[in-house]
Amino acid sequence: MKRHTKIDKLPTVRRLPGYLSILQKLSATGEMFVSSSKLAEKMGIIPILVRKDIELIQVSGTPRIGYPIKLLIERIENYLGWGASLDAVLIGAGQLGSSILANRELNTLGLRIAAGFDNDSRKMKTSVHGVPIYDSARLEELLKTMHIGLAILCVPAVYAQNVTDILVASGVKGIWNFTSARLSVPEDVITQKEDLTPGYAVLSAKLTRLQTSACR
Amino acid sequence: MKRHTKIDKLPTVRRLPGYLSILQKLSATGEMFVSSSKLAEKMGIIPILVRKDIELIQVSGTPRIGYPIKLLIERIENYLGWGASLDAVLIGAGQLGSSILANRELNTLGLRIAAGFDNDSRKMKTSVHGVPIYDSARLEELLKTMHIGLAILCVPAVYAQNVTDILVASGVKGIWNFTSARLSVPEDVITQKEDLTPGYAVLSAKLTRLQTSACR
DNA sequence: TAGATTGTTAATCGATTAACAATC
DNA sequence: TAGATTGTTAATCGATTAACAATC
Repeated sequence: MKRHTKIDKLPTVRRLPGYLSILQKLSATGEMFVSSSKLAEKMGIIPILVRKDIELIQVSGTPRIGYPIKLLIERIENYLGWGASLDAVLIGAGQLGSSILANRELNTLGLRIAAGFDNDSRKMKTSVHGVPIYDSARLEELLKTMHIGLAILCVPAVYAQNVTDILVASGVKGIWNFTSARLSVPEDVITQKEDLTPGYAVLSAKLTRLQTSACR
Repeated sequence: MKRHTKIDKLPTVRRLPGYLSILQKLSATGEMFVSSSKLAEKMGIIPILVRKDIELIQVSGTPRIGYPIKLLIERIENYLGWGASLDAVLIGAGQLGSSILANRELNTLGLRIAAGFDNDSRKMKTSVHGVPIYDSARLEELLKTMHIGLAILCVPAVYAQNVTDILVASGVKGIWNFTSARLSVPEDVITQKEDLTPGYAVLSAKLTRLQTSACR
């Protein structure tokens, strides 16, 4: 009875956007086919890993020729549900929220932010990067009129759970969490947490090791 | 002769900031010891994984009592080189750059941004979140006067390699790359790339699976 | 045909999980 | 002493890598 929203090839799925962006560029230059070794080189990985990844999206290639670019693009977009664009709302139009509104790359990946919400009166009724910003107090009311698949959460951590509860009650099934709060949600709601600290930790650890090893 | 800056317990290192933040909160409430099961619960993982992670930072605990919080904090900070704070510069004070300047969390983790650079004349000579912003043209000149361990790269992707070359020539050994460009650097320079698209792909894939599985 | 590239099957590697003895 | 928790050793699991046959 447990609803399993575990994805079973997580590392592969995480690489899909990288492939997609390379493929779109190749396609724009008129290329029709690409080999696993060429994709591998541009991704900074090895060819066999590319072939394994392509297995997931069920595209077959031709020996000596490679894989059909158009089909790879289509299957990746289909796998990720990026064929039709996804309507999203953004909650918290501060510095971080604004930088996401400004991010063109996410747009090209099928993300369309229909509205923003903020409780700073200076931001309300204005439009940031073409997206209208409404009063957070109207969140529940306006969500009812929109068909929203995803909420992007950029509020201060202390409000995160509170806003999440409203989103969940309004039927939002996906929450992209940019706050430091861990959210509790029903099992049929999917959350994805973004956090800079793991990457910063890896960078710091490497830098520390580099310095000490250079000292000998 | 190869200089290896590979970190061998990457998943563990990525979890260290999570532990650190929990431990600092516990320490602030006056707690002296914590068990692996308590840490595990707050991290959303299982206790044995916590004990394995603690192995890396070489803290030993006491049966029935747990691990000494102060020592855990000290060893994590030491492992990551976060004891002394790290001087950084930020290149590109646009929306994204400003949101990093505004991020208090990174400050508490030992990151101190000494200066920002931008070539938008409106931003120069002003101060964003207490950090002075200089003309990008003065990057090379000013880097010579500073002792910089890390550069945070938030410029448009097309300028990324160009700026990187300047940074490398100025002796910067760590680059935190928020652009979509893949950077080429000498082997003694460490880069860490941040990218929202893998997380977005995972979220999208799960949402797509959820919807289709709910339809039956 | 020759040779490059795919695709399959097996091996390796590392991370997570399990089992349980040691310890306070 | 009893029982909770650590720490060690082994098992499992999944991702990556290797080897090589199949194919165009």
